[in-house]
Amino acid sequence: MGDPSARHPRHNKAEVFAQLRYAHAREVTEDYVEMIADLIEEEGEARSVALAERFGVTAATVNNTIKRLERDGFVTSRPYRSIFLTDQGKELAEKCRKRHEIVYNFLIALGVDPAIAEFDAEGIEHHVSEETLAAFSKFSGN
Amino acid sequence: MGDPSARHPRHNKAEVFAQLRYAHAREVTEDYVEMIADLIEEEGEARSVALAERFGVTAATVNNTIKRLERDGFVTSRPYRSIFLTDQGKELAEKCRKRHEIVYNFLIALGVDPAIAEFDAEGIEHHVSEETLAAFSKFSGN
DNA sequence: TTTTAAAGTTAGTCAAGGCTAAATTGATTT
DNA sequence: AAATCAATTTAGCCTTGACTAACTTTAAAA
Ligand SMILES: [Mn+2]
Ligand SMILES: [Mn+2]
Ligand SMILES: [Mn+2]
Ligand SMILES: [Mn+2]
Repeated sequence: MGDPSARHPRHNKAEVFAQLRYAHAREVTEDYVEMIADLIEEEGEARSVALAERFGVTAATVNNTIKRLERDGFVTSRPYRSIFLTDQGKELAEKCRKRHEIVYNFLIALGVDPAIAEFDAEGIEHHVSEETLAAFSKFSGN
Repeated sequence: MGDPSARHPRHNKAEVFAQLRYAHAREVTEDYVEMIADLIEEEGEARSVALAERFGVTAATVNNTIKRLERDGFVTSRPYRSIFLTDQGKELAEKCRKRHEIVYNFLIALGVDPAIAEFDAEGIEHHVSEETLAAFSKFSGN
């Protein structure tokens, strides 16, 4: 009866899911650098107590995450002092800030309620490709 | 100098992130029940070897996940046999299938390339509220 | 019917990202 | 200067979701 791929389509979904797993691994990193940049701008410095409050997690969790971000080159920190973004961290934060804004504005332009848009944008932002982001941007009239 | 919340806005982002963490905890479950339903429809049964191939993970990983889904009441399975959805699993699969389709069609309607839309929809689907989904649906003309 | 190959299971390991409880440090009051 | 309080760190625990390697079962071929 010939090639099985003739009977059943190839279904190379595996690559889609591999990319999805990669996106998930980056989500926390992206939200942290973005939040650290916000805190530095709004309050002059990023303290872990503020990160814990805004993310709704414990101080211990923030500590772990900051260590990982430091290991990965996104932040620097010294014990009992505030947290700083590296150049790499600043770059990622800026990229994420713009992307977040585009996604949020797009949802608003679509007619979604601002409170709902705030929730959904926080998740969607990590899963939009450059192409989709451009389409969002175009739709909301830049 | 008065109430600090007068100087700095309240920033109750914590709830947004709590919901985001919840969405993440459900993602694998949602993708599995959806894929199991697809396999049953396309191939008559859902075998773990097919799940492993489509998700691009090992057989051991599928086994772990199926045990969790069983524990949570979404599937039933017996050793060395294929996997079945419970009523609860079927219900979730159907909801996810529809949602996935709406997200995908919406991206296509927006002008996103089908291959890119396939990638992005796989991630975005887990982060769209009912309200946003309705807006997507309306935009693509149901 | 025996042998072999494919599918599935089990055991053990790891990292991420959460938690609590306890210890430590730094900053503010007294 | 000492005491206190808030912030931070550390230690230990848990679940999810990934892996490899080894084993068992089932199905297919010889
Ligand atoms: Mn996600
Ligand atoms: Mn986010
Ligand atoms: Mn998905
Ligand atoms: Mn899906």
